[in-house]
Amino acid sequence: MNIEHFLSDTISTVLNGLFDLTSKPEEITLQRTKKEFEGDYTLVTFPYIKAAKTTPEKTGELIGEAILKANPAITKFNVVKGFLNFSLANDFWVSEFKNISKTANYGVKPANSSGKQVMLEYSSPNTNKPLHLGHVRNNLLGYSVATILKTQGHDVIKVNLVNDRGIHICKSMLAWKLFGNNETPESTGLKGDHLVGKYYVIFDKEYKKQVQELVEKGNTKEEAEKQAPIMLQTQQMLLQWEAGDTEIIELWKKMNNWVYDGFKVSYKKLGVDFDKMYYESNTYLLGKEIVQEGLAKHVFYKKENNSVAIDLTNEGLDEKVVLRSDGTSVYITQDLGTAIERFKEFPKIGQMIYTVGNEQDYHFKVLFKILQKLGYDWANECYHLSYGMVELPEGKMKSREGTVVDADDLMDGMIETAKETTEASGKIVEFPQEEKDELFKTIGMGALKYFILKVDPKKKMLFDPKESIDLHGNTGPFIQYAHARIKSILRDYNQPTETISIPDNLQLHEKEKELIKHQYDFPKILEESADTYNPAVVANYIYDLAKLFNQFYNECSVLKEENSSIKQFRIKLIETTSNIIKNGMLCLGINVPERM
RNA sequence: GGCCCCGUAGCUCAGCUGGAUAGAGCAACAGCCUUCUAAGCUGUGGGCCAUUGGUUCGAAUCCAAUCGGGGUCACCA
Repeated sequence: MNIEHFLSDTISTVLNGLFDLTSKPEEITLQRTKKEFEGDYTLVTFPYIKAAKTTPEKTGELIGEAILKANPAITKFNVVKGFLNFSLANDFWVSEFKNISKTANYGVKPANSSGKQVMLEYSSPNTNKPLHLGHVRNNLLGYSVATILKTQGHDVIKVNLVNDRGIHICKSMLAWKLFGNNETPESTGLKGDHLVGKYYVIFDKEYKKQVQELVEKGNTKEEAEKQAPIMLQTQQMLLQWEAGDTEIIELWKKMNNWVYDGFKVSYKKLGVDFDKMYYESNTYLLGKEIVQEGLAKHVFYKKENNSVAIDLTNEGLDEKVVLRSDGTSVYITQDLGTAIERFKEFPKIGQMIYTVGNEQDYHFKVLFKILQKLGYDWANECYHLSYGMVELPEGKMKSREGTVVDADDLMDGMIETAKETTEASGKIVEFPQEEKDELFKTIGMGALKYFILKVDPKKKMLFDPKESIDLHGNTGPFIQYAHARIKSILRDYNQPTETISIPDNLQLHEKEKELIKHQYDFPKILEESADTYNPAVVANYIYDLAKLFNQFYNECSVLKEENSSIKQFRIKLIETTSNIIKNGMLCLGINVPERM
């Protein structure tokens, strides 16, 4: 039973009867009464004063009286200016709570129950450098949205499209060949992705040096950038790669494998995973037939120089080239091909989500528009999950200039901070070493993940590496701590909670009522979060719940309570609280420890 | 310059399908551990919600303009 529907039905009937209106229940907007006022739900009566032909106060009184008679669940009301606050019977909330507490996995729908299949692409790393903070946001966001969509009963296929070929990969390869002295992850003790990243930086240094030399010899900067020998060699290498040159391919495979070994470790630490991997080396030629198809359909046209393009000026976009004059593909060509390929491979997908930074907003607008024009009706189900950059106090991160926050360093640093703080608290001395290590990881990663996911994805966010992420206040560990506390109480309670039966006529404490009301919102929060692809909705909700619990904890002692039915009720109440906290945190990919 | 996104406490962020006195955390200050975990709780100070106009009974929220910040406008990816 949904309380809001129940109420708006009554209200709409009452309104229509009183003022000769034809309002429908779904048009009634009810809101939770603000904490400072008495009541559970509030109806704003301003919209009805015209029909009532009287003052807002009087209108409120009229509606209030009528509602009191019409719905026995409503016990009293009060009017403040144009706000009609009414209270629901105490046992109404108690019975709602009973439903919440006995619904297994409250708010989470059974797996695959919606029948909708969603493909979600995220991560999409390049194999020429290790992951950095920007990737971390991408990975956490993608994984979290996938999990939240699963709570709505969707069948989610998580995919990763690895950018494993191209000029930037050749840069690392060439630099290693020239200056690498046969270094390997084994010989250096470096993580594979870091080793390859090292040579990407070396390439850039050497390149800049060569450009500088050419400029000093009298070339313009532009000429120098084109003529630098190391750049020419790189381009040559890319051609050899495309021609399938055995030696180059072997080098490419060897170095990519180092990177994959490294990524594997980072992904595991991040707690993300994929159902299917795509590699651009396999997909980069896709899409050329589509261009021919589009030409035949007159969606595309050939330009004088033989390149193929589409005119999107009528859509407020520009002309976009989809095939170069030499017949090779551009970025969007393979994106077209890949999308079509995926829908062929998984005919049941009802939605395709791309988790990609907002610097590509325009690209995806164009991509979806072209798919639409080509007549693929699923183009309307494609969605660009766009997120803002992570900025440092000095501004944007740049891989080549070394102004990046490395993902592995960041994670290790967080775990180390968690370790120091946890050990300093002295609460875990008797924990077995294994549990300690696990706990440091859980807390450190929880702090990092929550820090990133609590902010609205579409907004850019600021990260200051000099100030380590907080462990107090609105943070992951705060929520984890609330959960651990509840678990601790439940352990001390020492009796099975399944058998607890709660009397209907229980008199609720103010904080208990707040907790129930907040719990009641959880399914709606999950839905909203899924609809908007915004994990921050869940994050901020869970924080509020944990905060409420802490206040409750401070005001009402649970185990010391004399009255046994109140005591049992409270046990049950905090148990559901911990379940919701756990479910919510899992949506964010954050684990919650049993004790800390 | 065209288009897109953002501007809320000193800092990091909520609130944005219009509603009551704009909320948290951090930082500062003052309290609370003989009581189920003080990673906690309570209190104080801190705001022309970028600016101006419009719509409305009512605007942080919607619309327009302006100013600031970012992104993007490749036969790069």
